[in-house]
Amino acid sequence: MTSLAEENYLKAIYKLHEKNGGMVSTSALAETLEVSAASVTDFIKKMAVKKLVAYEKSRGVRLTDTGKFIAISIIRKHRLWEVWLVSKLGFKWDEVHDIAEQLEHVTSEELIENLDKHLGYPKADPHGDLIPDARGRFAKTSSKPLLEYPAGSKVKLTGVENHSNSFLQYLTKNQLSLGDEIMVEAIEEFDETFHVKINKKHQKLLSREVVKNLLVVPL
Amino acid sequence: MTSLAEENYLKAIYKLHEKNGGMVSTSALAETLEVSAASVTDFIKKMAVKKLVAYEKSRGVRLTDTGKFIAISIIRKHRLWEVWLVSKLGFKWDEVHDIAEQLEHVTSEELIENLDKHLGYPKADPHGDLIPDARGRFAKTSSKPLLEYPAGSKVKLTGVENHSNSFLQYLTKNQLSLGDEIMVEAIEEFDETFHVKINKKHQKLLSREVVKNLLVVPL
DNA sequence: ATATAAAATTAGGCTAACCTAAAAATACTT
DNA sequence: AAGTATTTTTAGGTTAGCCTAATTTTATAT
Repeated sequence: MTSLAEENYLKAIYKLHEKNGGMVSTSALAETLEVSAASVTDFIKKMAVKKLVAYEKSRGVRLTDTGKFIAISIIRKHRLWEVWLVSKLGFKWDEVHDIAEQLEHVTSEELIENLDKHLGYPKADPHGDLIPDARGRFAKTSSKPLLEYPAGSKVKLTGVENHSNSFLQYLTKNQLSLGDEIMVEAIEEFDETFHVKINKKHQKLLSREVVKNLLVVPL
Repeated sequence: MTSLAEENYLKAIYKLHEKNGGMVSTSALAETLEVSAASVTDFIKKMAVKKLVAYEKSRGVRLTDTGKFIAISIIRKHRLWEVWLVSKLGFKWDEVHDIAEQLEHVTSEELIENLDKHLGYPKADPHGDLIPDARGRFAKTSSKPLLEYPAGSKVKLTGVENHSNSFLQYLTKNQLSLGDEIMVEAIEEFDETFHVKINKKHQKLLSREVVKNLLVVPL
């Protein structure tokens, strides 16, 4: 069995690898888990004995297949719970993270499969993050930051890169929701501000920082 | 904040007090929590410092008002989750205990209030146990074991005293469900076997052991 | 290539929640 | 009321997961 601490390490290693690639450093883990580097060194050595990670002294860790599968199944649980919290319990998308963080550690395969069914087998969580299937596989997606699209593009908002409450609340306040159609009318050469039209109706100005964090697919 | 261990102690003390009244003994706690008596002594002393229990050396513990409130709110959470598991996720009543045991420790007032609403403010869990309100108050009930009723009584099945899987499965197999009407046609003087009619249709024989564990209200 | 800075590890310690074995307190039996 | 049995407590110890301070290793800059 994997302990709570182990699960959190696995998830953190998985996410840091997603973000930066390659091995995950002790300091990066210490930072995201908010523990000392010494604790991390200690802990990952024990995880290596359990074959959850491959550890190369002073160089970092990577997940083993087992570790990776467990990490993904925690992410699966987290995202399914987030869907539930928003679609069934009426929470807003900026309110669900901490609760899902607790729920994701509940262990019952049957529970998760029944939850998945209850939710209608959703493909993505409320932030547009893909939900892996029970075998740990993710669907492929072609979503990229809106920033990478040229003027004239017509796209659909499918997710957000940044999950901070302030960003989510900014989007809510500005009536931007997943599924919205975004037409790029012009881009300021100077500061990369985007002039867009949302759902063929509202015109808006989006800063570089915003469009960098909006994930979209071509329409 | 109360730790997982503290919550489990509080719940155990609450339930043992319900069952036996008076102070709860070290050995009874050790038994239900499956830890050594020495560990219990140790732990309840710490809980006493935190004012979760009143501890009288060598005599036992009782809950303080704070401890009692926390215990009841854990029971509230447990029962609400059980309702959810059965009514929304399709679990059977003999499958939900262990999962609810994990879910009950998730901390978010808002989550529980939203769950309560989502479930339509249920009054009882799938075993007929009453669900306390957010302020820790239980509705009054007049339910008693069927064993205490004389021949000729007409009652409604509202709960079970015994929550063991084997008993729950026995009831399922014999098509006895909460809400059923039970008419006591006769009682064997010799062994207190009950001759009953269920929902005005099926005749059944229920052993003393069974009727002792069926909670009913008069009709 | 050497000096310095940064990152990682080692060494030694802490706390929460458990344990066993021995001692003390309480309860039971006659 | 005394002696035995049971329950509870005390004493001392373990493990998981964390800590700080000191040391070693790796990276960076001249």
